[in-house]
Amino acid sequence: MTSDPFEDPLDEAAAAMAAPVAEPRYLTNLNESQKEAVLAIDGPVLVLAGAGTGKTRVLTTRLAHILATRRAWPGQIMAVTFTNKAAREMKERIGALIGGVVEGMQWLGTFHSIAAKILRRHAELVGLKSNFTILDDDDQLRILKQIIEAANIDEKRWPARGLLSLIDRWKNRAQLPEQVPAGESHAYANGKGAALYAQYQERLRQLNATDFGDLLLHNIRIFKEHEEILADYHRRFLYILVDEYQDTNVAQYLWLRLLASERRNICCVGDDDQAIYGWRGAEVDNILRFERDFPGARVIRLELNYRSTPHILGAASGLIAANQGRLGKTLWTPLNEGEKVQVKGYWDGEEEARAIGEEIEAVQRAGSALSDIAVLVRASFQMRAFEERFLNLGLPYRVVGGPRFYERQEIRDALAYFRIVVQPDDDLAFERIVNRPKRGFGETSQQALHKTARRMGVPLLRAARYLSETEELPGKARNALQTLVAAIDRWAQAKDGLPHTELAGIVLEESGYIEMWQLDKSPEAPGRLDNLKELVRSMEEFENLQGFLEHVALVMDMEQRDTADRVTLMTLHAAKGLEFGTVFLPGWEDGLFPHQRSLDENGTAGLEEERRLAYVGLTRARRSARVSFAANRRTYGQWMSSIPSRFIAELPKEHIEVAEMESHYGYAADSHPSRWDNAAFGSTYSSPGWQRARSAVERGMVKTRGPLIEGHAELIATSTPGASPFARGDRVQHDRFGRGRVTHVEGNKLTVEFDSGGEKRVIANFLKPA
DNA sequence: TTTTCAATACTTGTC
DNA sequence: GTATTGAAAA
Repeated sequence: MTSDPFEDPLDEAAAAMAAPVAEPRYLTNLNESQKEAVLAIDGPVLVLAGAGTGKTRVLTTRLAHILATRRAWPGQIMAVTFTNKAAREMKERIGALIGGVVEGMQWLGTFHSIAAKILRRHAELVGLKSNFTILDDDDQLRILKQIIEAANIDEKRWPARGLLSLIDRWKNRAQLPEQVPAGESHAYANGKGAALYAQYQERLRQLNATDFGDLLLHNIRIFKEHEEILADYHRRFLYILVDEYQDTNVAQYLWLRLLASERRNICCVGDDDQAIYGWRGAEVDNILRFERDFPGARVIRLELNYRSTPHILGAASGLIAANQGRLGKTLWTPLNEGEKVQVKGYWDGEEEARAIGEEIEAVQRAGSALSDIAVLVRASFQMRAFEERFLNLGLPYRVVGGPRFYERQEIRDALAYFRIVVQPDDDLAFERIVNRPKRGFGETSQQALHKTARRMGVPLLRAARYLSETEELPGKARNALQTLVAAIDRWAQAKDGLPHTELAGIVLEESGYIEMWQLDKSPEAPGRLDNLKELVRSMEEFENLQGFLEHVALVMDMEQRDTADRVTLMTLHAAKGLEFGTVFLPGWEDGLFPHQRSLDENGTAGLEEERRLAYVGLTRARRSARVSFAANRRTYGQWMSSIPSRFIAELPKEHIEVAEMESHYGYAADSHPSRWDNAAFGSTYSSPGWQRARSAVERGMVKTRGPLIEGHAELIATSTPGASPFARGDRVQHDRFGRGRVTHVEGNKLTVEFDSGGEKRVIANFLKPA
């Protein structure tokens, strides 16, 4: 390999730099293993970086070190991250390290942005033009719907969403249509899955488009089929760095392996204990097999944690130890003992939110900044209770996550307008805007337009131009089309003569799109107008429309730093990589966390991923972690009683402090927390809470998740979830369909044969006895 | 074309 | 309980 320092002319300088007496300043702040990870420049290296062990610091210092020792120019290093945020941060931190802006780090970015850059250079090799569009999932869905409809498949029974997620999964695993296992193809429309996938791919090619998965897959194909191109990248990339390696999927792994195969100067940083994206296609296996794939790889463990107190670390380590198949790390910290992890039980979700609100105020009074406090939930619906509470208390908070700017309807519409101006062949964009705002160009007319386009074999805009000049359409539709086509032509012509922000404004104005929202009296309309303004404003940073559109496709975030002092409310997933002085971890109840669905769908693997999520949550805390659970929770309008999460039982006793509640509903330390009995919940069955729960169960208002209350099974039996009050043969009355007879009962779903003719599946709630 | 209503879903969510 | 979605009714 080329790692011999004397073969590369650049390394002469490196040798000179490596010799100096004093080590460079950027190394002095590192501990031994960090230093080792920074200095092990040549050959494959896997850095197992436990939570809070300075992973990003190692990564950035390593990069700075390569640059400072002149082993490579900025353009010869590839540094891959998963998110734009991570890429941005890395750029900033390197800049801070070596001083000044990082010029020329053109290969520092997300997997997808780097792959897109490579693909643009060689697009023609996979049948695309270099100006291909990158579709968002809205576009993907629309294409799939068309394909499904054309294939005469009932979209009711086989939703396009389902196919999309299958295709996504296949692409994550780098499976082309012909490689899809027959069994999986069967997961959609009786085995048509793979065929539809093939059609979808063909359609993408026609549209000169890719989806995110394709960016990687096309790269892989090009590398495999064109040795000389791959060799060129081998020559270019002297060093490869990968962040969050435990999150890579198969496609990303293959891509990396191809690029690293020659020089083998690849350094992957990750933590198998923080792999929480299995559901998104990540393969923890990639990190577990690193040494097999790169024989002779150095594995460096970062185990010195600077973030959390020993109790927090002890609790987290004890918890994660329950997982099988770990690479294994022993985190330790030089910090002082600190407080134990607090565990508290509450009566219900509201009480939990109320108490946490108060605790936050107390923590604040004790001198903590609100911005150093976070509430981390498993599922976003849990946020509501906290928002309500915080609003009530006047406690400033911010929610991280939620709908992304570029995913909002009005933004997508506006972008479609811009796309059609820049790219007249963009059928998806045209389709999206042709009748938005309403131009009286309805479904029927659009069908006709599509048919014409297909018949003529031209893009929609072309077909529209043709139809606007002939008599084939009714006058109204024709006029609408005429106006629109003329407008698009006008904008396209003005494109080069005007600053693009101005053009954007004109397009939105003249198309009537702005007006559409101005006339809209729904409460969200003003916000949408603001978003549009913000969109146009954000375009200023770009040179032209094309540049902006590329940015939007690949950089789907618009984060503005928030300097206000507020509590952070977010999901556990969103919290990865962050840290806070005080962290609240509410909702640790079996079924919610670990989430039932995760257990149902992925069994032990699902449970272990949930456990890693719990581990991530705990390790976000520097000084104080506070776990809580509620005995009752309203889910989907239905009260559910629940038991404390099994994860609570897995926390080592010596690191936790179980708080007694002032009311009777506290949680007793020495009972196993999986039972709802005297010991676990206050004094007696006669406590007001128990009475409440009991009567609720009897009234059928409460559904329990299982036989939680031993010896009280009969209580539960009377409230079998989803039971139907009707039996086969019963006469029933439906508001809409009239009278009929029940022919089939399936839980609360009934099949009814109506007197008016026809069988329908109806939910029992919509029926009355007749 | 617009409004209304039945039906459904409902974990996490980058690019 | 509630948000969203799609089809039927107006």
